[in-house]
Amino acid sequence: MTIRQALLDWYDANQRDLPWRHTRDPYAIWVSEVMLQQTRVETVIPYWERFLARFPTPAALAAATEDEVLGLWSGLGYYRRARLLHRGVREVVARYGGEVPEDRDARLALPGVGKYTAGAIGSIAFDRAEPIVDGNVARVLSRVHRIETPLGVAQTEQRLWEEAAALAEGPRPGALNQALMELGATVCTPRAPRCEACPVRSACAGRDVAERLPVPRKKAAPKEVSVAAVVVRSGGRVWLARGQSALYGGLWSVPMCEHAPAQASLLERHEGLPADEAARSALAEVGIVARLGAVAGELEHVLTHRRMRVRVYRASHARAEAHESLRSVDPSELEEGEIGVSKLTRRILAIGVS
DNA sequence: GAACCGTGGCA
DNA sequence: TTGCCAAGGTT
Repeated sequence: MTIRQALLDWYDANQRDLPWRHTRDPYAIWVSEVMLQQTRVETVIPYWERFLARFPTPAALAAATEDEVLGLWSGLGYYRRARLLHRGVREVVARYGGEVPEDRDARLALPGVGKYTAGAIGSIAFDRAEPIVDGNVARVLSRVHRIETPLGVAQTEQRLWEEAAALAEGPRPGALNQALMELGATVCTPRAPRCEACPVRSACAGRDVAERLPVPRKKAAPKEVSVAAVVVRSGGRVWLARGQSALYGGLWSVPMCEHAPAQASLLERHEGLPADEAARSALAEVGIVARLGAVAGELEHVLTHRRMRVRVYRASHARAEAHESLRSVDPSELEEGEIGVSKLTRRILAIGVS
């Protein structure tokens, strides 16, 4: 029995019942693959179901506004994924009549579609022999072939894609690719792998050292950032501005501005603004005139590359004019998933509105 | 290549 | 508490 056949047999008997495994619609699979980027299966499932119910076809998604798309994506994170998916699907509608292209290069040229996503759509939806290497596949193949060079370096990546390509060749490439990922997710796990339950253990060169493979790449330490946020209330409503930065771009947020951390302002003199000046600056930036009030509280929000300390101010007596990037909302509207806001904004509002 | 982009679960 | 890291892509 070949490794390939052992993986297919194991997958047929052990795969989880996931909602996107009930369709071969390349658009639906595309959506699932984008949502699953760096995100756990259990988190994605309800988002995927809501998204497909609201936008069942490429044409439906293409006709939606970015605000609607981000509203359904709200809370899922990595919001640029949603904007790129939206653009990509619009391109499919405009250039390919709404049919996801079977040609791999055409798929790769779509915004937000890299080697992994292109291969996932190609193999799963079109049953083409295209390889994929995600975190699961990298771990499985690193162990099976006992690859000791670190992830992320060119030599390692090239080897992984070569091995994945060799496996993809043959019958049922979509099932084979999903078998590799499923094995990585449920058996060949990062810690405490269940080698005794592995269908390819007899062929695994790394089974005795599995837990120290793959060798991880070096990671940058999270950057500490201090932020002032202002909850501006008027008449039971709260003012939100549309973010334009890379972080939370396109989402609605309370006015925010980075300020100098407490220690740094002492050590490095006047590097950056004091918190209350940052809060006033945040209001001015979005065109809100208001009276800055007291600090309502503080919170810490941790991202992969940042550790944000947020000081939440209140402000009152607001004078502002709504436009495309400034609006007031009733806090109850935020519970319906209709407005694109981050978890951070929700946490800030929980402190500032009460 | 390295840095950047969110959130949540787990040991 | 802290660090790891999960079906990656872009710049």
